[in-house]
Amino acid sequence: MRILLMEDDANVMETLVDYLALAGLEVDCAYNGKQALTRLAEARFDVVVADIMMPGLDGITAVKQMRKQRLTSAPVIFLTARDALEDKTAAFDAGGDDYLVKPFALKELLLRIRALGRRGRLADAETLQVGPLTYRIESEEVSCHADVLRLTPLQKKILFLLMQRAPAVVPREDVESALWPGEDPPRDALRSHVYALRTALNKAGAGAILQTLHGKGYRLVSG
Amino acid sequence: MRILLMEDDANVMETLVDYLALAGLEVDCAYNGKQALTRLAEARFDVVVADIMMPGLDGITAVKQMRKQRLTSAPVIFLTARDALEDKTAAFDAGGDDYLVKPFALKELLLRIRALGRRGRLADAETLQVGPLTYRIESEEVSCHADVLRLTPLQKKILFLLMQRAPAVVPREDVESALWPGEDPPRDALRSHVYALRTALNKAGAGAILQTLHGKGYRLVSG
DNA sequence: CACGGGCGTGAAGCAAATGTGAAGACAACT
DNA sequence: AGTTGTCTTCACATTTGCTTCACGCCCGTG
Repeated sequence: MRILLMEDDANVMETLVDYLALAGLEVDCAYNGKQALTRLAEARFDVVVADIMMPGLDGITAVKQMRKQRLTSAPVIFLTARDALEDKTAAFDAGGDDYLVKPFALKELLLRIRALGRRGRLADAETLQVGPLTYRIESEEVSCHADVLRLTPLQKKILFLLMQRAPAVVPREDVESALWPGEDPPRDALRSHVYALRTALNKAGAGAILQTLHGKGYRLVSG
Repeated sequence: MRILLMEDDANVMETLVDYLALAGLEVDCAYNGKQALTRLAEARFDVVVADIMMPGLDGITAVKQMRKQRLTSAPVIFLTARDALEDKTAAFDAGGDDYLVKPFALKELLLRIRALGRRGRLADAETLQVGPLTYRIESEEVSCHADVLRLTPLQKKILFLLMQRAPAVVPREDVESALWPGEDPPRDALRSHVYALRTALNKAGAGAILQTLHGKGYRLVSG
């Protein structure tokens, strides 16, 4: 199970990482909200653990942004030093799924991570399915009907994004910021990649599944 | 949102039911584990709240049974008087999703119920319905009867506004300020777009559903 | 009833977004 | 050095969708 930790305090971070890693979780670190958003755009996580008080982009704002940009649908556990009910309200409003007040038992964090991670995987399986397409997340393999498609890394990433959010329209800006996090996206690159991806899908017999919505973005349609 | 409460103490039960019902939740009661399993077999619930200490079939055992028999995949929140970590472990092992130690703030229970319920309903596709028209908000797809309509972005936006407020009359100024926020609306553009939209709706067999009220605005009529 | 403004209708023009394909840049590997 | 795979850029064609305009009808008001 893959966890993203947002925590500015290096000591706390080390404690958490050690404990969770020992428990067999794959842990990734972000020392502020901005880093977290970048990591989320790059990789997939099962659970996000976010400290609320952080310099720069705080935990609540970061999670709100994360939900807005739909970087992930993974459940979020907030950590904070304050036990005020208003804080909890804000946390849940931001799209949080759980809330832990410091100091807490490390084991309790682990229990809650496992509970949420378990739930998350009931919903989104290890494989994404849209129409004739299957994306095996672990092996990063894409197949259409039965044939395995041969795609470049960027093409896979684009397809992954679209499949995750199908049949919703994914704005071009979202795709760009996922492919080139923190940078200016190359001028016409995305167009070419989508073109190549569409050609590949067509050749594999997936038909006109990848649609463009003029001025809006892209999407996959199942039927 | 439908909640199932398992709680043996009648006083506590009453407090919980009152508070949650006041918050707009539909609440159903079970005074022991056996009753709960019966209710679960009869109806669908979004969240289950279970007291651990109950005579007869206790909360943990009941939830284990519930999962085993696959009566529901709804998330479970456990309530207990003991803050022991072993209890929490047992609760999460049984397939629980959250854990609250008595005494707790009623509002906190509400927050956690809402957070878990929300997660379950992420999948639901939100749609608007007016007469034969269906607007799928996620995919931005509009269909009439069964056919998907091919509309331009502006046409969709107009239709969305009208469907949201149907069957009310939407003033032309409202539509314009929604389409061109902060700008002077183009002279005759809206007329043309409404015309095109109406033509499209007609061709799709929706009939004269889009009405103009001279000098007032537009509206959709369902019949 | 006449008159003016709002509205329906359809065509045409235009700017921006996208499709398309080839060629260059660059790094990793042989 | 050559090969291969991948990403990026560029130029051109095409499509899309928004706006404008002209004309005539209909509605409400005087």
